[in-house]
Amino acid sequence: MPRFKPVRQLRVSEAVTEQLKESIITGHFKPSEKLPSERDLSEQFQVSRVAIREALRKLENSGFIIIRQGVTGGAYVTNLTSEYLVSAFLDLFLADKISIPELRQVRLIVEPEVARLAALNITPEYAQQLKEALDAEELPISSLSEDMERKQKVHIILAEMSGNRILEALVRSLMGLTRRAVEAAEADPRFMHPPGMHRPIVEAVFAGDVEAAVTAMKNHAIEFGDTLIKMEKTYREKNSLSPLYTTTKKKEPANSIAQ
Amino acid sequence: MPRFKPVRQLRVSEAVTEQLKESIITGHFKPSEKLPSERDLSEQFQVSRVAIREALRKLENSGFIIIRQGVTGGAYVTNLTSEYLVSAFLDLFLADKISIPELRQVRLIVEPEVARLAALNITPEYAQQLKEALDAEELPISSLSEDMERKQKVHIILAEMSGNRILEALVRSLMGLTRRAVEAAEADPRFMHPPGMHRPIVEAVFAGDVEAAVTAMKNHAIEFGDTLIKMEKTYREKNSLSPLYTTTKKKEPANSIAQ
DNA sequence: TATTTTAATTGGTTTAAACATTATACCAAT
DNA sequence: ATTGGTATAATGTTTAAACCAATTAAAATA
Repeated sequence: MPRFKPVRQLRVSEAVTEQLKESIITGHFKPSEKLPSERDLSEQFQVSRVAIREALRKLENSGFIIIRQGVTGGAYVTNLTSEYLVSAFLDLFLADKISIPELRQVRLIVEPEVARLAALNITPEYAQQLKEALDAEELPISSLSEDMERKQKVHIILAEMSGNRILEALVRSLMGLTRRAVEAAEADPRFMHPPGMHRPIVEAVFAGDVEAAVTAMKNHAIEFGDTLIKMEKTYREKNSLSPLYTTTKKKEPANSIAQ
Repeated sequence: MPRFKPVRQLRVSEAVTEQLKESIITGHFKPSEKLPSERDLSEQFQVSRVAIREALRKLENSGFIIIRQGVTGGAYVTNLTSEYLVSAFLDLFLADKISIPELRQVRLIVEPEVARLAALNITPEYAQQLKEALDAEELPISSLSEDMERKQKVHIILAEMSGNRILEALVRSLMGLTRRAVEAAEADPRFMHPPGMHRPIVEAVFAGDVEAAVTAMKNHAIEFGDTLIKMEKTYREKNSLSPLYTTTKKKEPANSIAQ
């Protein structure tokens, strides 16, 4: 007995989205190129302009295009980044579907392996970037979020050095989650993450010492992860029954590893 | 000199999205509950119905609501899942921003740790689920995609067993990517992944033998990852200069680990 | 009672018009 | 030569109204 699937008629705008997305993916429109105007597309597809707008909006929301207004306005094809992946992770966090202890655990799994790969891939250019990132951690800041960003730069560079774009996207997401968590707890990154915590990692990576890089990153993930958990606890105590976002009980990972 | 940020006026629909999203996240509207109708929201927000539709569309596209038509229709709040995270990963793959060798490498990093956690969390219920999933791999199929789904079930259960929802979301994404890659290559999962490949993993997990579970999963990730790479190579040769999606050269990870 | 038809509600789509934003061109003032 | 102001045109943004499509519950009919 074959299984029949539910049938759903696509919305007009969805059919338009599919075609436009296909033309982008197959390279007919390349990054930086501009799609035809709404009015043109409306004629070409023989649908209303509203349907075109919905289609373009969906492509915008998933990162394939950016839309600008004005005389040179229109929908421009992007070089797709992991930005929207980060957003998807953030939404899960906001909806209380993932928690800080889970975040800590995943960082502890992933980031030491990233450091391993980075140590294998050290180049003068990357070394320079890491050095600059370390130095930037010490600079005066104009905002807490800027401090936070600076303190995540080393992680991002290491992820780029891993040469694996999935890992890079994942690390960016983990950094975004971390940033969001710290903001939500109204914590001060200057105290939670003093400058220099990354130095042992970076030195091991500079030396191409793979195992030292793994160990240093593991230690950092444990230490800073513990700080994040304490931060959340403090926030809860200060705000009575209020967790970071909702009244749902946060999920605690079943086990801790590598301690 | 303080840094000034670019100023961008929110679209009307974006402001509406924010408010609606906030009311969902804070629990004012709970999963399964229905938001007011478009016409009602249009009045409450004092904006046009088109703006409301755009706002609702964005919430739909990120998974917070589903929209139905009809007398009991409207926008219903969902229990957010990682489905849209999977889509975000898939888009990166479609846009040629991540590749099969990268996928292989990440699976090799992540899945053995998932198996480790699963082995620590074995329960009779999970054992039953794993047993059923193993048996289901042997059943006759009605489509290749069904076969593919069945063969990923063990991975999904192990991810659930890990007790870490980020890992679960990540494994679902990796499975989605794998599935998509196999489809794109028009390969037959029955030959690439014979039934029973998961047996050593499951047995180790049943026995609560953590290290054996890690090793078995690592071996599986290497073996099947190699199969995926061969699959892609075969597809390329058969389709001349055509990679899976575009003419852009696929990125090869810089290093392999744990071999 | 079971089935069919009708009515109502909600979203989906179209059309048209007006408004807002933006880049460019041109001109005036310094 | 540089800066500021204005006009124009192109594109997106927003609104309103009308109509269509899908769905379900209620009413009517067999």
